[in-house]
Amino acid sequence: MSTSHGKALRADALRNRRRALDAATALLAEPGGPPKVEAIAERAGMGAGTVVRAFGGKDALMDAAVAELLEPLVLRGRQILERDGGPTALRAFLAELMAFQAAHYAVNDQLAGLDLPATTALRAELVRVVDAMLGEGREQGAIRSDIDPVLVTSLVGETAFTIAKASHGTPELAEAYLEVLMDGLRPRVP
Amino acid sequence: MSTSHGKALRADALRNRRRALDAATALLAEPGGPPKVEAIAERAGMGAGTVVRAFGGKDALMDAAVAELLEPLVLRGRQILERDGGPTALRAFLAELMAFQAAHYAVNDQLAGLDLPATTALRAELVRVVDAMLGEGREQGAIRSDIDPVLVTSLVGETAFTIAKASHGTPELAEAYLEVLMDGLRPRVP
Amino acid sequence: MSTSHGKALRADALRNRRRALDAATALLAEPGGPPKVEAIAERAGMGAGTVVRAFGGKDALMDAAVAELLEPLVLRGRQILERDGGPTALRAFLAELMAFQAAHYAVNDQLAGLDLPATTALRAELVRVVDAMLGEGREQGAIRSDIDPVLVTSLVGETAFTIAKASHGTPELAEAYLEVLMDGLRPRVP
Amino acid sequence: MSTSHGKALRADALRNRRRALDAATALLAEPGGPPKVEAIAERAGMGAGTVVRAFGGKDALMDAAVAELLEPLVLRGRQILERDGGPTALRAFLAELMAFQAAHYAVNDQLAGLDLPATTALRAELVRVVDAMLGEGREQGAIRSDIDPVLVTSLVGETAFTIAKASHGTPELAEAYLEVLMDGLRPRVP
DNA sequence: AATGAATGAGGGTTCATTCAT
DNA sequence: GATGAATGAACCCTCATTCAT
Repeated sequence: MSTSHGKALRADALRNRRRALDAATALLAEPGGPPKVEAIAERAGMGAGTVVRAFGGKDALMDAAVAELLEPLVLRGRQILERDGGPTALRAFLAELMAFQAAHYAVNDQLAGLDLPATTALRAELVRVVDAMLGEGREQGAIRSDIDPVLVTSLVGETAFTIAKASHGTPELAEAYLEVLMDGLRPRVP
Repeated sequence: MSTSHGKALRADALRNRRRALDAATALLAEPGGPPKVEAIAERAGMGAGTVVRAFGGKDALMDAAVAELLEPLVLRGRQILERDGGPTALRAFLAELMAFQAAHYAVNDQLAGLDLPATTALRAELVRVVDAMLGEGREQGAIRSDIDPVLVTSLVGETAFTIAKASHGTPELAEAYLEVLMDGLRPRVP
Repeated sequence: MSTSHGKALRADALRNRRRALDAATALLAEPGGPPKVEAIAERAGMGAGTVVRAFGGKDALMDAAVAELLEPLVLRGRQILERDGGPTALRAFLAELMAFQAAHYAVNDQLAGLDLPATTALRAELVRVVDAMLGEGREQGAIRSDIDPVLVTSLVGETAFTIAKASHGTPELAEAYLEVLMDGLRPRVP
Repeated sequence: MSTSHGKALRADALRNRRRALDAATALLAEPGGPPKVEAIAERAGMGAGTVVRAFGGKDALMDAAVAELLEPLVLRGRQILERDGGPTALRAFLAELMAFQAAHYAVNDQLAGLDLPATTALRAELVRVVDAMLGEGREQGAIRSDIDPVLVTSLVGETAFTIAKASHGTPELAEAYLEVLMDGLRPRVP
């Protein structure tokens, strides 16, 4: 007789969590530094106390919001890797990373110095995906090996978010950067 | 016409400005987010009110501090350009830019979203210097021309500060990044 | 005339009241200040709203909870008075009062400044019981009469709750206090 | 030429500290639970932030306020002990303790569970003074020795504050209590 | 003119109560 | 009727700025 869910009671709670998350990510995409709790609450159409209680503190909310943004990115990275393989995937994925970053105004800068476990974990995942792409590329001779592979991975992975910052709203710049980066990653001709 | 007394006071004021600036730049080089006015004042050995009054607000102080950091960088860029010319200068200068950024903990992030006219002007100066380096490089055929030169300049100039962020404290990473960037900027082999 | 359905609902409501009261008294016996409504609700295995609704506010719940703790104490006092009579009863009863207080962590302190009618009434009852004990004692010449009887009653009654506080967890101290108090209450030898 | 103080600059700061302290102790003497920071600030005629900054947090302010109340009490205790010696001093001092407590509405209860180092230290001082009084009394045979002296000291010292609670505004009750306590502390007649 | 204490708006958080489910 | 999430006022605290000394 009982549904398999047993969660009917939390329907509105989940909806509000969602709305708070959406509001947070939306504000994260705008200039003006870390969004205030009250601003998030207002945009979400709810009280300030609600967003705090729903996540247990502003930091946790931020973590959840960024994690929600990052998760599909990781999945997308794996998809692209499987579909295209190696260096082709790398280029496509980096383009998406940059587009993401461009769409979310300085997400990382705003959260510098905070303790965001989910975000940290997902960024590590991103690094792993990029590492896999670079690994395949090196095996195929498409990615240079004269620089410590670990460094290259770190470089691409760690800077993937910050490099896009400069290409704010100008896709051509991101494209140019990508072009330069990919060429720079090719093996040097002797 | 000016009394020696009035001059003495001016001298004091100037010395205070200087000490406040030194304190601000010193704190800008440390982790912990934007320095508080009181912290700057303490390090400068003066009252908090003096710091604010000397610059007319914290933002103006920050602007002055960053400008002071950037100014020698611009001069240095011009020097290097004259000395080495073109692409050689570019590489050397980018290395210095990164080292500077590494030495001044996330200066840009701390000041994101603020109105800093002097800083903005100096960053434009930096772009012009880089542009000159790239221009010479293109004329010599050492820098690729298949990407809009304006874009490349913007790319290098705008990202010069952010790219170093990821390589914090690991010079090898900065070096690797530089290597990749310079190779990516070379004309494509057909 | 009453439907069994209606009765069933009443039974539920009563059972909820009971569980809420039990939870409240249990938490009143623990350190940590006045228990939060949500803590009471959780321990009672019900929603926070139910707890409030069942009593019409937290204060009323607290009043009911303390009253429930005090009521058996009053009955016990009457029992002891009937059984032992006068001063013997007094000593035995005071010991129980202290034990009660020790078992219910600072009940009074937690509720200072609240409006608790039932509690107030029961405390008056306690005073009356103690008064009766003292009265018998005075008639028997076992309790001093050189101090205004009303004062002595008030003294013993009002302090019965607070004196035990200092002896928290150290029965010897409570015992010592009781010894001193009883001796002090004896008629002075001339 | 310079004054021996060198503190002229802080004249107003000290005055405000004093006013905040006075406001705090005044509110501590009134019913209504722990005073709110804003209430203290308003009564002291200053902003809320000022009282916090002046003491580094509400707890510290409370500690300072209570300590200020307690300090003269300790000194007074030592005076009385020197002047009267032993049990006479005890009675006089306890009377003052009770009067103090009566004048400062439930000071202790309001602060239960807080970390108040200065207060704690001063309370220990009070215990030591009382201990000295009891010790002399026991040597003179004026204070009973059939109860562990440590217990008696603890009893008197620890309860000195709480016992006065019941005598709110009624000196006769405090007097009656004192009478009973002193008699109870006498050696038992065999 | 410098000082550093006072200010006070604004921040995140808590919690008794209310209300949609 | 019970639920527990939403509410929102109230709390303590921070910090750039102001102002009496």
